[in-house]
Amino acid sequence: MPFRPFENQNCSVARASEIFSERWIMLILREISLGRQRFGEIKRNTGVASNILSDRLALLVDQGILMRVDEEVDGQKIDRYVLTKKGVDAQPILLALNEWGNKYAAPHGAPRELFHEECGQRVHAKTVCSHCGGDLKATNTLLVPGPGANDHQHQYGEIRPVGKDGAA
Amino acid sequence: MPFRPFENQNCSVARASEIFSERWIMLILREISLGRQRFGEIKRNTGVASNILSDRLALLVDQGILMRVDEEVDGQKIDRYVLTKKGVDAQPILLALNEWGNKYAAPHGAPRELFHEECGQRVHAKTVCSHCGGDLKATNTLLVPGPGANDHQHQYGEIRPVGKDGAA
DNA sequence: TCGCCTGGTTGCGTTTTGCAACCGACGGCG
DNA sequence: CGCCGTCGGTTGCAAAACGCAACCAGGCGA
Repeated sequence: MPFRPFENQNCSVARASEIFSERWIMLILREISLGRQRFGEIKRNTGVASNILSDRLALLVDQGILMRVDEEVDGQKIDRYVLTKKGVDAQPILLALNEWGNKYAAPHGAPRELFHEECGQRVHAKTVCSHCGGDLKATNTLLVPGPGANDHQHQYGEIRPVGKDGAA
Repeated sequence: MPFRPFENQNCSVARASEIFSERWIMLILREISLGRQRFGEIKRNTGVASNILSDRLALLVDQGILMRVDEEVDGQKIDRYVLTKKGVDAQPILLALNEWGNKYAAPHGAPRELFHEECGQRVHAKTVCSHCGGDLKATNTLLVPGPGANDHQHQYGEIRPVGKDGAA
């Protein structure tokens, strides 16, 4: 299992990237999120090689993101991989990738769109403030040292994410 | 530039993953988002090797996610890499990774938290419906074929992302 | 018993990675 | 001028990861 940590980085993006920034992981999670949860299905739909798929599923189970469920259906032994809560909580990452891809990498239109049952409409996923519900933009958002910050991060202090012009 | 496409996949997650699911890309974007925009800074803060960094920056510029800006500061020639709009629009991915990492991979507390100036509070990034503002959850959301769907996707029809129990 | 499907494992050649060393352009200093 | 440091890389090479193809075991139906 090639779980390669980013050493010496006290950073949640790095921690999450150790898992999610691997070539096949998000495609595997996409399949499972879409209900295609069996080894063969995932293999067919993603095109990943069996050895790699085997390896990645083991990694995701090991990390508590998936659970393996062995079932008996019509006398057939079936293995399914389902999301745990930790896996479900990764869906914002999937949605963010999907939104970006629909916007910038789908010249012939979105392959898949989000449909919100409460609205009854095709919608977009938006990233907002959990407190006031306002849009989170680079211009109104800071990253501040949290309870787990190290000395260097405390010293560096508040950081304003920067936008297009590189200045604010 | 090792940009390895996922062939035969009409999927925005796949398209986005071709770029963002690479070991160093998100860390590089993190640095640039945080205002550390020079080659040496990024190298120091991420620990990436020069050849890889050089390669990835070229890829990101090539993809229109970064712009290279050559400046003269105090008679010093300085190269900075700044986000384009396409790059700024990738910030939800970064925020989603940060949220997940803070929740599941920060046993000693969040290294960095989000501060929303309009609230004056430490907040979380939440993924919501662009139309009604309601939470987007696996249980109230469908993925439906969009204008760019292929025959197979049209045939497959609506898909309900599944949650923890794998059933709904 | 002979396939066939499922869910993998094994071998092996190719590609990518990461470390380290080197490099040219530029500036400052003596 | 000669030396040193910084910036932004390039080059070489060994090790690791990848991907294809072949194989395999267990269960089922015919």
